Amino acid sequence: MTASLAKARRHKRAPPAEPLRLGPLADFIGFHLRLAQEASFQAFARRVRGLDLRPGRFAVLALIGENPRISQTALGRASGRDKSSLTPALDDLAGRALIHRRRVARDRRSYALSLTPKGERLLAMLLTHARAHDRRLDAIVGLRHKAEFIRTLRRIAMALV
Amino acid sequence: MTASLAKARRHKRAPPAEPLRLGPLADFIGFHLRLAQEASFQAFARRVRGLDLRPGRFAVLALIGENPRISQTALGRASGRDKSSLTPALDDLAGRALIHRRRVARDRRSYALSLTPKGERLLAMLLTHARAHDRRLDAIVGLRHKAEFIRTLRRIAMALV
DNA sequence: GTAAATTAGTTTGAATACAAACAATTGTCG
DNA sequence: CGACAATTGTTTGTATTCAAACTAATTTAC
Repeated sequence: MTASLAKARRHKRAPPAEPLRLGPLADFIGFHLRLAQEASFQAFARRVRGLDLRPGRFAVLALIGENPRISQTALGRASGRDKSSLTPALDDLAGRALIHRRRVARDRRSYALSLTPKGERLLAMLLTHARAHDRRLDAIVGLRHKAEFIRTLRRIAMALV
Repeated sequence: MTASLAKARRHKRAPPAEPLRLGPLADFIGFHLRLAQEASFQAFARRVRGLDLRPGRFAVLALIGENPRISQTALGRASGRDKSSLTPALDDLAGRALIHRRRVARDRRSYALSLTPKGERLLAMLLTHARAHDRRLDAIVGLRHKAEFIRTLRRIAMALV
């Protein structure tokens, strides 16, 4: 750690302040929704980097864990993803023995998804990280407003899909 | 429009009600943030389908319009995207004569981005659609809570990046 | 004044997404 | 029963993203 490095780091603080004009975007809910979601997603991705699972798969795993025997279509709706996006994700999860994919006798088109013990263990680990991440979000949103904030987000998701 | 079709449509109403258990996800801000953003994005995408521009490019165009001579790096930060994502997007916009990309004399590494008259016209059209879309969001969020809601989203984006 | 560090933008690679087209299965209705 | 419609999941194509490695230009440090 030389003096030049220390000096360089000291000057590193300059750029963040950006007096950028947002214009009409400043009042658009959709714009800020996108920025906040992207920031939250990236922060969580950095947190679980190195674990055996990427953040996009976390919600899928958690939803299967909460709803054993769920179908892929229902899972897609619950996680806000197209069913065609789930096919490769579930292939991967099944290939790593994190989930079971059983054919349903009454309707042989669909699968009944459930977690394997290995999947449960990984989910438990991910939940620990997810809780820590969300505590950070709680602090930013404020616990007093959290419930109202989530209700508003849910109204948006329900009304627009 | 046969009787069978009418009947089929009548029965189409069943699936939407989904008593799915969210478990721990129910309390995670990040999860609902993702669902709301995805729903908003898709609704806007459907609205501007057929126009000459996809929704991901709209914010880029609007930010350039508000901040002439902006650099690609600053644009990336403002729009929440990595600079490497902007290269192909700006290539496309420049190729369609919607933006100018001029080299800066004082710093020949960077570009000064600005809209062409054609870009301004397209932006104006997109803004009309964006305002209509956001009025829909306003109705869902409630005008009384809109400002507070946006402030919260901005706090998340600022704190986590 | 030159070497080292930093910055702007591009390239490449891997991951992920939606949408439309498709096969297999089930349901509906005459 | 038998044709048509609807649904489940997969395949294919295109678009988009980030991250890391890279080039070129600039700034900093000595």
